[in-house]
Amino acid sequence: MPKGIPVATIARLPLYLRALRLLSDRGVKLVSSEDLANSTAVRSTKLRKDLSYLGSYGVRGVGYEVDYLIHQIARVMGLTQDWPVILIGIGNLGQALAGYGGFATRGFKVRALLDSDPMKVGTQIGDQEVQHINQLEKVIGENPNCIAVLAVPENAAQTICDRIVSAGVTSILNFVPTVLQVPDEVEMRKVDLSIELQILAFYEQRKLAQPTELENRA
Amino acid sequence: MPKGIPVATIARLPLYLRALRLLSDRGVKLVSSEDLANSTAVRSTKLRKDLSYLGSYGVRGVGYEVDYLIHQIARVMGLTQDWPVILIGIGNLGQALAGYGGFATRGFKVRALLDSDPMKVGTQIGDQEVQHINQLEKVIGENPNCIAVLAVPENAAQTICDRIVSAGVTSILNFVPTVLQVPDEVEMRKVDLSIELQILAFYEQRKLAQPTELENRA
DNA sequence: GGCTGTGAAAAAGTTCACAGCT
DNA sequence: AGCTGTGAACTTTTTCACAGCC
Repeated sequence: MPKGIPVATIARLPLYLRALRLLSDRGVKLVSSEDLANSTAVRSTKLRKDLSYLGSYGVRGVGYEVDYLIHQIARVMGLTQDWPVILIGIGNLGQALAGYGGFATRGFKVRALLDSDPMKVGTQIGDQEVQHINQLEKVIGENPNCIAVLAVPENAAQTICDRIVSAGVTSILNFVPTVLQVPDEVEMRKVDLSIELQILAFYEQRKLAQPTELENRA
Repeated sequence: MPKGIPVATIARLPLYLRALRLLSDRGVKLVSSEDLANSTAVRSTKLRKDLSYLGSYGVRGVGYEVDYLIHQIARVMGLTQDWPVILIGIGNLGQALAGYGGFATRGFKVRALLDSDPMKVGTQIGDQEVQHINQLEKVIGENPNCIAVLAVPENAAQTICDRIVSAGVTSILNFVPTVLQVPDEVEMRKVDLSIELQILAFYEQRKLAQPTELENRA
């Protein structure tokens, strides 16, 4: 039980959590692995295996109690508290992120918006005012254990990244299409639209190349 | 050689491609797996294994010819032609995507912007005018083998998705934080900010829980 | 000597098959 | 009977170790 939860499982738990909250909002009290799996595009056996790493929270012959399972997943994921989020780079994407519902999800709170452009500093976005990037270290100091979201221009990215890390941040969500160097103890996740498109292009091309055999695994 | 390339490899090839193009732009002609690996945050042995699935394009004792390797990876990924991209949902995120450099990357061409809001229809974003969503089937018909990028509100997502699929699209990049049901032959990739944040929260929490042992694998 | 290419070993992740509760 | 929990089998991915070529 105190054995580490596989990273693949960790990546799927938020998916289950969302589906469970939807069920809970609809007043559903109990769910089977089969039904939950169907709403998360995962096989029921994989779902059960995943949940088994957290403990034995289901009831055989019955299913899982929705609210209890929500609580357990949230606890394991560290979502029983709110995490401060600092958004760096308020360009097109940064502005969209600042207003994006994803951050409003239970568990996260945007604490600061930072940009280097004097024209943007002072602008109000949502309930936050854009601050100058020279406030970076101060803001990070005021928000221990914050998650930094990087949406700055490519050429500034490594410099800003180094400053974030020096200031003590150990979790970064990187939207910059560059591989940024960080020490091992820093967890960095990368979102790269261009890469996702390229992966889709590969599969699209493959479909065109072999138009007949749709499901060969050879 | 005509054996399938592992999906894990496919997901990394675009990363190598970007690094290689940077080298090429700087006039570098030759690169070793060690150096290329360093700029992509991948181990050199993994990089070589990945490249070996494409064929033997390196020279022992020397390294890989940058431009030749670019060509080979682009060919395998299907990036020697331009893929049409259709962007559906021009909210905050959609607007950011429309202007985002990622789409301008060699290999993709935004062919249409669609939204249901009459206020947005007719607006100019970049070199494209926003069209009404009722043009969806027509636009898809005019752009065979296009990639659809979905950034519509959650409640409209499944309906729009069904229409896209009926119209013949088989590659979708989904920014909507919902699991959308699609037939098996449709390739769907999902980008979900909230899930990425939750994964970071897990690791951040774990660091707080065990502050001393930074690298235990137990 | 230096660097690629690749079988073989190890690790991680998924699926199967069924035991175990209710 | 119904549905969870899980060892075991299988598949995929990563890493290792070193042969092969320049």
